[in-house]
Amino acid sequence: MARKYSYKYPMHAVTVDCVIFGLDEDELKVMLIQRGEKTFKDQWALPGGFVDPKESLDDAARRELEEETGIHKVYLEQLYTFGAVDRDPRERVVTVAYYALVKLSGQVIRATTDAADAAWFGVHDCPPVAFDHDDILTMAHRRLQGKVRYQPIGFELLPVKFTLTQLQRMYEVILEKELDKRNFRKKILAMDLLIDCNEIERDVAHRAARLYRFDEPSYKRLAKSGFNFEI
Amino acid sequence: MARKYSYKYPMHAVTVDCVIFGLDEDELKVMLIQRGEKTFKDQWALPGGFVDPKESLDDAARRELEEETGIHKVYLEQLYTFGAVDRDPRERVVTVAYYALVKLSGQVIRATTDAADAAWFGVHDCPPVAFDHDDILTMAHRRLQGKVRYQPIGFELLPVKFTLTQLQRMYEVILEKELDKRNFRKKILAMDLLIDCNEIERDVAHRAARLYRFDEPSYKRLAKSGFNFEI
DNA sequence: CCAAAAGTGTTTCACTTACACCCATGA
DNA sequence: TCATGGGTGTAAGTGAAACACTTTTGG
Repeated sequence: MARKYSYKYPMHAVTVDCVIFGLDEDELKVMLIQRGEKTFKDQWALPGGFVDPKESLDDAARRELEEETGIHKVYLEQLYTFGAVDRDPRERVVTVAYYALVKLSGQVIRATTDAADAAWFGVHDCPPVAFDHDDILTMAHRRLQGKVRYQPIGFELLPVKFTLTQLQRMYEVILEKELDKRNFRKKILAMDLLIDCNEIERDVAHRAARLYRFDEPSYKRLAKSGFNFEI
Repeated sequence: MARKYSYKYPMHAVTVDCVIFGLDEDELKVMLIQRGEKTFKDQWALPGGFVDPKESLDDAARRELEEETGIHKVYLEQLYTFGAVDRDPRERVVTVAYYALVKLSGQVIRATTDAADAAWFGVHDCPPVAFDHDDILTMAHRRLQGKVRYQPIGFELLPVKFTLTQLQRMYEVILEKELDKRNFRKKILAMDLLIDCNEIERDVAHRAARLYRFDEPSYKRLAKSGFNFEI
């Protein structure tokens, strides 16, 4: 590999890697891609790639997400930057990790460009992954579990209109513990953050549930005046 | 500035910057250095510098901290990575920001190498700072306010032995709100995380308070079995 | 003996938890 | 009519918040 230090400063390869979470009924999933490039070829890994000097880190993460999986317009947040010297066997690469929350319903997942394949895996059921991606996955999962309790980001995993049972399931799946139905409903409805759509779900073989949607403007207003969301 | 892309990938300058918090009786302070280098010369800025390809990001942060301020062996945690394209007017520089908590008592602060001067400023009383360091300062302050409530990191700002009043003041200063003395003492003592040193403070013109220290091993044990610290 | 901060309990209120049955719907 | 999940209220317990006076010490 060609190398020449023609810079005033030491220079680094910088990548972004994304942990993409999706909720599949009652399992939390992450998307992995099968690498097409020769290093770690055919191994599963997080989607990601090199940052271009002309784009911000956030832009790079969104671009890679779209390029490698077709996913776009999702909740995306920086997770942590991994900079161990030998985390990439080829050379020193610093990676800025992100995590994304996607609504599984209505996302078309495709494997493109560098990726030979893309697939969803249960968070506790991932194949071995390349580089230090296992550390990234673990940290992302922990961050999600922590953040979901005091920020209403969980809605990003659900369809726009959802039932209270779906909402509760989402929390149960992420937090990995059961919640009491009556207490959950009392609490979430008391927050005044859900709008009753005055619609019911369709095509279910039992009493159809009411549909709600998250009232984001209302949340922002409340948050400003000191309201604390908490599950 | 010389430039030549002799790499397989686009390469980036990567720096680390540190927000150093200290507690000065009843004000939360941050340390800034006056830049000696020509870009933003004489302006105040966060201590920091370029990452060497042969060191991890954490190592780089500790090295810069020591080199520029003489501070070492402190609590240090990665904050966020700032990667806007034009955050450095010279060229694209990605910076990994850290924050540190230091015990003001017993730290010798010096200005060395690249820094012309180093000084403490109240968090709400900082001079204009170079680059996007104001954003970094703001985020660090918010992170500290958030984290101090559910992780016992505040002790890093106090001497090893401290009084309950000092401890309470620390939380009041960071959280910027008053706490009730009796409730605070009840709560913190009930956690069983403080060891009574069986000593009292010296040279005070009033009744001397008992000294305590933080029982870290005990905290780690409790944390493992699901205990949740919370102020 | 005065100034200054240390130290100490109780009551009230709000919130969390535990818990079980009837209802609506489609098959 | 049965199976399936939807939807609802109350009582007990726990933890948070409010609140004021006495004690100790040095000057």
